[in-house]
Amino acid sequence: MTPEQLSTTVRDALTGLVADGAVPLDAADVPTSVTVERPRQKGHGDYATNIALQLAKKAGTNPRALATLLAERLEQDPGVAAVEIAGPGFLNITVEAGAQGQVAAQVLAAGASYGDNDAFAGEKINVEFVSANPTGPIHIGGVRWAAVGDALARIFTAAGAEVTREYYFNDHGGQIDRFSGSLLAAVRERPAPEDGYGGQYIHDIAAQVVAARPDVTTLDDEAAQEVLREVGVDLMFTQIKQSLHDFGVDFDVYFHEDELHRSGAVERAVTRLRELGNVYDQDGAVWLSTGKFGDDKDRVVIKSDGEGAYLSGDLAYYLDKRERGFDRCLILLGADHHGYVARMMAMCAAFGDTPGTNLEILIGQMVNLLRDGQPLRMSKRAGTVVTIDDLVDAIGVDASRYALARYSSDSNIDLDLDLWARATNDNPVFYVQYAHARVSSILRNAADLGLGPAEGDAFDPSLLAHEKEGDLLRALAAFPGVVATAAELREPHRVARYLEDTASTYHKFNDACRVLPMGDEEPNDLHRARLTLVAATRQVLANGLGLLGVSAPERM
RNA sequence: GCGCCUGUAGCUCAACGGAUAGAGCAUCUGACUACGGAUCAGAAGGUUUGGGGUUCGAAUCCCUACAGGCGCACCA
Repeated sequence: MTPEQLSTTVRDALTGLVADGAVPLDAADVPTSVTVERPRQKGHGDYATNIALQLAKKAGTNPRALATLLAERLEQDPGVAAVEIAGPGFLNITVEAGAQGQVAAQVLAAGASYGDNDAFAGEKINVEFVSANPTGPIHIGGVRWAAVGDALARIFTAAGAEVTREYYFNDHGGQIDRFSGSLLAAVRERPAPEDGYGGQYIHDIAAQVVAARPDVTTLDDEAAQEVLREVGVDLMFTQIKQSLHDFGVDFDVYFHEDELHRSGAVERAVTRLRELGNVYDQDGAVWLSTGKFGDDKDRVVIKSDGEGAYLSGDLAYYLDKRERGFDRCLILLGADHHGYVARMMAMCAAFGDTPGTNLEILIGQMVNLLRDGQPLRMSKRAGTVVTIDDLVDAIGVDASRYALARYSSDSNIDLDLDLWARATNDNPVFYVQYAHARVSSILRNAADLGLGPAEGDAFDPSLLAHEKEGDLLRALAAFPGVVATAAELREPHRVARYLEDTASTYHKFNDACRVLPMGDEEPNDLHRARLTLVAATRQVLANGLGLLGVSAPERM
């Protein structure tokens, strides 16, 4: 019995009461899904629902009276052991051990797909994230979105959506000139331009271009810079993709801004908006009427020099995504870009779309790194930026991804590099991975004894009646709901917190319940039932870590 | 000045309007001749930044003050 199944049971009981006329409610007043949660407090049953509190007023009765009626119905259900009415009208439900134990078998039957749900079934979702400029390596800010965005994409997939991961290369405009100008300076052994990019990577890229195209040293500045631009940007792309790949993140689409300008997509998008009456000419420039869609003011789309403003690429890009059939376009941006949200939403509305549905922008706050308790000061000019590769070198891919995905994106985070590099249990990723390794070890030992999880009729779920077994079963049963909630709220950190909680619940079980036979003891059905529970735990931990893109090691 | 995010235990952070606000670390006290002690049991630690409001019920929603982060281009 999972919380979802119990929720349905409660709803059916409620519907029954309404149908019998025992409660003066319309069938329409019965919520489509009844909230069932795990109470914080021991003694409040296995699950609790506040449905009586929510509906009492509408039903013209008091919560406890409604709860009493519901309790009588619910107790008829074979999976329900007891129902108690508590406090102002909570229903505290205790589930039969057999019904609860069945969860372990459900987990094993579902395997790697346990946790999958249909919260976003049939939806086509485009998730754009990182999208760092190809003028340098991905720095720490971008890495957060690599971890969070990829986890979110995995979570949406588990929730039934068809997901496309997308990276938008801003390879158009002045920054590319500054980038190639910086490369040129490096080749000519001149100091970096005032508005250019510094750092060792500029020299590395420049040297690589020279190796591939020795003629740049003999060409004049203008021609040399053109070669450096073309080859240098390409090398930068390759390096960024490689870093992301090493981080475990591979995009389905790498979209080039430059392509939008060259293909005429920008003109098409502007024409479309003009037809919709949302574009006008003024002072030699072309403006989008973002002001009437909630933005502070109108924005320039085509500059008076005829060049497209940055927004023009976004117009065309958004239109392109919609034309590719994405009903939901999500973009993850850092807080340093949140000023851009209003005009993007206005742009969406200007196309006649629905902001918040067709276009959704998730803003994440900044990341600070600490070493020895001191913040790492970063400067792009000085080239003392912490890159994705630096982070991986310092604490590894698993710790990086986990650390960046474990906090709410709304919070600024301070990552202590010393802590995340540590192999102790104050490091949450090790705590969770350790639980998985420990579980794997028991399953290995069982296999050595010729034992495996009980399956089919050989599995007696009612044997899993110990308090700690119940706790663990309820934790496993909660997983699909956690995944669905993480998808609905776009909050991957819920998966990490869930894993920590489940790992802890497992360790407590492990401490209280012996799984394998001791000494010459004959294996019995309880041993086998517990092995089923342990195997199910391994599966859930592995599935959850998988959603975060973190490995689930069998040994550490 | 305006806008967005944040403010919860000594520290790092949880808690889709629900019951006595939870974890980990740090502190203190216990448990290793059996499945991985990278673990577990227990203690202590809080006016959820302050002040109003909304309701059966507020850390959560609204208003306000304060504090911190980030933004407010015909740059990208």
